[in-house]
Amino acid sequence: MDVLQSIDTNEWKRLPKEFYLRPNVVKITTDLIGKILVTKFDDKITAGRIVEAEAYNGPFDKASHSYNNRRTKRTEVMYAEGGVAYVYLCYGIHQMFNIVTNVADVPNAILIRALEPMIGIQTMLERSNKTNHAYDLTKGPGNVAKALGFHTSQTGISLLDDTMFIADDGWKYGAYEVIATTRIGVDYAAEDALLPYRFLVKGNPYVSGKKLKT
DNA sequence: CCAATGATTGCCT
DNA sequence: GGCAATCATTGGC
Repeated sequence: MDVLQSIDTNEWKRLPKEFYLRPNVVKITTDLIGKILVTKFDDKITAGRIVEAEAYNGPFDKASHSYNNRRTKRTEVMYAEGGVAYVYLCYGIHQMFNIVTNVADVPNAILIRALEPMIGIQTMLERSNKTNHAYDLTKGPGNVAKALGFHTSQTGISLLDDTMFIADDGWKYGAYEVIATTRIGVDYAAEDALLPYRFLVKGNPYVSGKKLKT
């Protein structure tokens, strides 16, 4: 039973374009913790509160696909004006959903790593080929994208679109609930692997990195 | 053209 | 803890 089904999504304010155009991708990442990621694909709404995300500071960040302004067919979308999706395939298996930020030609992005499901859990389960709601439903970037229905073909779509956007319902985590750590899986980035660009809600069971059941 | 590999996950021992 | 899956992208030749 979806106990949160009575949520009134009309109370949610869609984040405006200016939110994404700001210059500091790390600040934007912290602001995204507690916001709600929403998709409406195939007439099915799914939504979850963002509880973990990582900043990728484009040109100056060895962990970023756009380090040193590297420009390829795949990274081209990172150079778009902020507020669009960057979805890419990782390990040939997993879709990774990112948010492009900053003004045009400054290739910053934010990887969404974990959500707390709020709406459409049944749809998330079907997309994920799972039968029971466990914390791993939206734990880790690959699982987030799978549950919300993201695909690489959606790269470049605006986050002010009706099919995918981020909303603010007024919820805010306390200052001491959100902590910064180093990012996951970026050991190749030398000294930049040590940057505290991963933000998460301390103790939230959907945050990646620990194996929990039920 | 072609070999190497990854912003990961889940299954196996 | 170890490691296989699986393929688009990347960069070197």
